[in-house]
Formats: sequence, structure tokens, C-alpha cells
Amino acid sequence: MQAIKPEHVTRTRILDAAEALFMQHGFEGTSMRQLTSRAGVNLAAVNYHFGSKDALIQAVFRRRLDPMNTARIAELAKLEASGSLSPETIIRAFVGPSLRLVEDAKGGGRNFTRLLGRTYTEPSKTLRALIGQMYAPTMERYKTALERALPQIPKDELVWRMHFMFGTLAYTLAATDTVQLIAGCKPEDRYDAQLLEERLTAFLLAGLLAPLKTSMRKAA
Amino acid sequence: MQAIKPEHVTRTRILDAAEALFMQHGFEGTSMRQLTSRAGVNLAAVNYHFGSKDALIQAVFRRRLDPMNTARIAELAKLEASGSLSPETIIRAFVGPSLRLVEDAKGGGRNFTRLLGRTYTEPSKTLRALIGQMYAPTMERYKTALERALPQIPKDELVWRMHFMFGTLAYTLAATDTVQLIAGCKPEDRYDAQLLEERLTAFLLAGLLAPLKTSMRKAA
DNA sequence: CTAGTATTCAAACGTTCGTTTGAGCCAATT
DNA sequence: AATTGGCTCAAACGAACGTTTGAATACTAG
Repeated sequence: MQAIKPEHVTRTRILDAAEALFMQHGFEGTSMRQLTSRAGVNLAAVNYHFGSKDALIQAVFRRRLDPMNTARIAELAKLEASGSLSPETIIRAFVGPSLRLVEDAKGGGRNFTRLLGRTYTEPSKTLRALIGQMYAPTMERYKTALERALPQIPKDELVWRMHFMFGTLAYTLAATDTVQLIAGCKPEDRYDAQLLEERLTAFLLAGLLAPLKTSMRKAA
Repeated sequence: MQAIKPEHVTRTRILDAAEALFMQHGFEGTSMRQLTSRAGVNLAAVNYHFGSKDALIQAVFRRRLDPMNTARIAELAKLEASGSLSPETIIRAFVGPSLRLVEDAKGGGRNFTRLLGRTYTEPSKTLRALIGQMYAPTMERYKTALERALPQIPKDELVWRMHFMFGTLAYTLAATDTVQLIAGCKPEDRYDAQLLEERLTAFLLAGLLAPLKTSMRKAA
């Protein structure tokens, strides 16, 4: 019962293949035959181990999202404990766990960040609900932390700025092509994660701290 | 020959239905039978008028993207003519045409913005290439305009900031749910396009003007 | 070694997919 | 009135889809 020796090689192979193929062709664009063939397992293995294709999709997200949000909350808690809560440190605590996944090209984390960034805008209602509820506690924590760190920003304005921040991060993780498009096709330096974090943090910090127009102030 | 009387009602009905369904269920998730049924046309009509499902997808994008990019370039040219080129006016010229589509809920423009925002991160190689080449001239124009308006920003840093800007816009258009998630489920005010433009512009302008860290300066 | 459970496998299930076909319709042209 | 050509239609095509099945195999426990 519950052989812990190979630690479910088949499950892992399926999850890895699914992650890569979902990123490349989307959920509906990836067939079970492609998927199991790439994973090197039998066609029926997915239904045996996960129950259905939909359940597999959810499992793919759970495997990465749970640790990532845990890390985000842990970093925030560490900041609160050390008393060094500033807008910049909060931003870094938020984007850090995502960008660290980007660096994990071998482990497939890179694949997942692209899949995740793309899924924010795509998924079925059920999947979007799942992701939403996985993010909800994290969002709540960061919202209150930012409200305290930025008391001069009206709350509903801050909601939108967090939305913008979230979007910038999601898009940056997902769409690597636009950079080349803007730069005029120069995919040389690829992803220097450290430099990217600096650039992203500077951009987001400035955006969060942006001066208020009069039209925004009254709506507080 | 070329009856111009009904102006190809069938084609338009197909494009409208496709726009809505692609946004809702994705390209692969939308079947020709759903699509033609919703459009109120025969199943074979798509293949007759467009040739294939793929060709239809491209037509959906051409119909909206061409005018939008034309508008973007026109607004930029108008700014250059009147000599009022500032970072803020450039941003407004860029995001304006997109947000104006958002307001067009009746005409289906709203559907398209969500479809577009989602497609940046999803599409097949061929579709991504098509969109890329449709955007290329616009990107080039705005890139040089911003380089002139922001001479203090190193060029490769500016490329990334444009990337961030593009991402924020794309995500804002596509993912309406995150706002509710952050706000704690409060979909009351929906989209006030004017207020949204102010908020977005303030955020993006501050991000583009963000102070440079030393690590960014050396890489110029 | 044996019993029993967990996993893998090839084959087939019924359904739905995008596309094609050829007959039929309706207006404009000659 | 006859003919043409753009367009619509119901029906069918083969292919691919997600899932199920029941036998074969691998592994563990008694």
C-alpha cells in the first residue's frame, strides 16, 4: 500500500509533460495522446492517476501554486517580523517567488510561469475560480500590507494599482516575444532574472507611488 | 458581381459570433457548430466565406487590429504636428484607442479587447507572428517617440519599460476578475472608461519615469 | 511461494471535431 | 423565359477526441 519508493514517477512525468504542452498549445489544444506520448506513459494513465483531463489541469496548478503562495506569505511575514515593511520590500516579496520560478528552467518552473501568466486571462470558469481561491489569502495579506505602507493612496485606487501590478507581472512572465518585437527582434540576452527583478521592481514601485490626480482623490 | 447591398451580412454575423465565442472559450474550445449556430448561419458558411477556421481567426483580428493601429499612429502623428509630444501624451495616444474599444460594448469592441489581451500570451506561432507583424510599425513609431521624449532612460531599459506598459494594458483589458479578487468581490462600478484611463495613465507614466538604479545604468 | 493489490497495457467505446459535397435557392443578366 | 453565378442548405466524410474496459504485469505482504 502506497509505495513510496519511486514516489509516483508516472504522476510526475505526466505533470511535467502536461505543464510543457499546456503552455505550448493550451488546454484544449493538447490531446491526451500527445500528452501521454510525451510523458512516456500509457494513454490510460492520466485517467487512472488523476481521474480526468480536467482534474489533471487542476493538479498541474496545485503543484506549483501552493508552494508559491506559501512562499509569498512567508516572505511577507518575515518582513513584518523584522519591521522592514516598505513599499519596495513588499513588491519584492510579491514578485520574488514568481521570478525564482523563471530561473528554474530545468525543473520546469519556467514552463509553469508562462502557463500561469497565460491562464489568468483564459481559463474556464471552474479553473479561474480555483486559481482565484488559491490566490485569495495571499491577495488579502498583500492588500492590507500595502494599505499600511501607502496610507496616502485611496483604497479603491490602490486596488487598481495592485491590479496593474499583477498584470505587469503576469504578462512579463508569459509573453517573452513582445520584448523582441519592441527591441526589433534581438533575443540575445534572454532572461537575466536578477536584472529583470530590478527593472520590474523599479517600474512597479514608481507606478504604485504615482502622484494622484484630482479626479482620483474624490472617489476615495 | 460583388453585391454591395447587404454588405455581406453573413460574414459580419460570423465575425461577431466568433469574436464573442473565441473570447469566452478560446479558439480550440469553440466549435464550428457552436459558432455557426450562434451566428444563425449554416455550418458550411465559415468554410465558404473564409476558407477555414484558421483563416476566420485571422480575419477576426484583422478587422479590429488594423483600425486600432491606424488610430494609434494617427494620434501620434497629430501630437508630433502640434508639437505637444510629452511622455504623458504619448501614453494617452497609445492606450486611448484600446480603451475606446472597451467602451464599445454594443459593437463588440469590448469582446475584442478581452480576446486580444488574452491572445498575446496564448496563440499559435502563426497567429502570434501575424499579430506581431501587424503591431511592428506601431511599435517602431512609439519606440522612437518615447526615446526622444525620455532621453535620460537607456534604450534597453526603455524597451523593458515599454514591455511592462504593454503588459499592463493587455492584462487590464483582458482580466476583469482580478480587480474583484483584490477588492474582495465587488463588481459594482464595472468599467468607467474615463476614470480607468486616468488611473492607467498615471500608473504607466510613473513607471516609465521611474528613477534608475545603478545596476541599470551601466547596461546602457 | 502465494494471495492480493497497485499499476500498466492494447484495444475499443461513443462522440464530436473541421471540412467537403452536391443539390437547391434567389437575384440579376441576356 | 432561360441562364448564370453567388450563396445557402442538409447530409455525410474521415479523423481525432476523452474515456472505459478487462486482461496482463509488477510489486508487496503474509
